[in-house]
Amino acid sequence: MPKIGMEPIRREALVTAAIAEIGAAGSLDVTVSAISKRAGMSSALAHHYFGNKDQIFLAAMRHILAGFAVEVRSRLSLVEAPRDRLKALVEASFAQSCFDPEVISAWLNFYVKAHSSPDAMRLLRLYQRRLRSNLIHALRPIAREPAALADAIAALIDGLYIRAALGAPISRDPAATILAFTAPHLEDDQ
Amino acid sequence: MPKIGMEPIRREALVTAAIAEIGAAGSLDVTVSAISKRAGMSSALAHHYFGNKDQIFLAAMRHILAGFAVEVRSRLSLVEAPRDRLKALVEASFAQSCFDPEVISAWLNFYVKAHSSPDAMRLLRLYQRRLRSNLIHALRPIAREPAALADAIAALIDGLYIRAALGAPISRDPAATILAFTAPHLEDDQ
DNA sequence: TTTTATTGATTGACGAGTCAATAAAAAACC
DNA sequence: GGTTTTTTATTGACTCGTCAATCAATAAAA
Repeated sequence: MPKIGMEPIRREALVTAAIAEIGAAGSLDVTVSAISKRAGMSSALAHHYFGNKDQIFLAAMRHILAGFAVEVRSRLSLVEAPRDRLKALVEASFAQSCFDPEVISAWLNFYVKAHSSPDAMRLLRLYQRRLRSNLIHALRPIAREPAALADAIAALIDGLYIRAALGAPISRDPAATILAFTAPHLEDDQ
Repeated sequence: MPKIGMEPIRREALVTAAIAEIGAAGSLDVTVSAISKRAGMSSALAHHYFGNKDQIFLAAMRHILAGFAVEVRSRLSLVEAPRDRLKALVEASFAQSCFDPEVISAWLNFYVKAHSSPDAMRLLRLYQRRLRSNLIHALRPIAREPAALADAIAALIDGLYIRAALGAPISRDPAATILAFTAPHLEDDQ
């Protein structure tokens, strides 16, 4: 049966299976066997391609981060004005693709994982820096203290993420909430 | 050596040891042995008093929650005016006792734990409801939409908590940050 | 015949929870 | 008061699962 060129397919399958499994378990307490089974292969094969469990987690995290980056870029490319860029950024954080309960749960778990894994921490910092930089860039023309405001918005995003991850009654439209909360701190017209 | 009345002392020691251990590990991946050792007793004794590991975690969570409740009550008791009450609530969330890295880390881990443990979830909801109710009560006289604003503030608190837990460069004074961003949404004078 | 794909079976470690045994305080009994 | 019994405290040793990681074996491309 060995068809060649299976590696990328297997890796992809394992990564999505890992995210699904983490989402279902609500924690990183998932076995390589469970992931592999969901991905339709033996655990030995998973080890063959990834080496160890942590590498699977890292790859899953990268996958989520990459998905988010795509979401952000695609939305940013459509607008120009600072306020629109801000709106795009906030909305991207709660886009369908990122707001999927499974992904949110995985994300939250990665947050915790980052505490004990330097590699995970590096990835997280990457995301944080990118978001912060994007926010500041959008805010610079319309806010008195772009950096401080960006930090607050980022915290707000993270906070709403947690609530979503916890299955709390989510406010109808988190992005709108954030923007409303931010509005008074913006200057200028349009 | 068996001195009587050891149970409460042992429980207390185990709970604080558990928090310390969780903080050090950055995850709930801590062994009962490690906790017991830190608390100065055998793991068998820990099992004797708590039954199983989850009960230790729950007790630790209750301990943290109780500490927070004390902090809140003591601060609230000193003030009267709505704005002061709001300030007290936000500041309590970042009080020394709650802002201790060890405690924050534990808290974050409990957040995740709540995903898979109904008991942990119940405790978390308790905290959330209390905070929300306190915030709304303080905001009602001075905000147009107390509930919505309370949710935003709660999310902001959680978000800043995460950053603290991740060891991110914490803004000098998170409470002040939150209050500054809340101010424009308040009405009335004093 | 070398490389890639694939897995069942196995190893080895670790860790939660149990148990039987020890010891000292306290309570009950004479 | 002294002896027996019960309760509380405590642990080392052990059981039993689980699971990450390895390996040897099979098979089909190249």
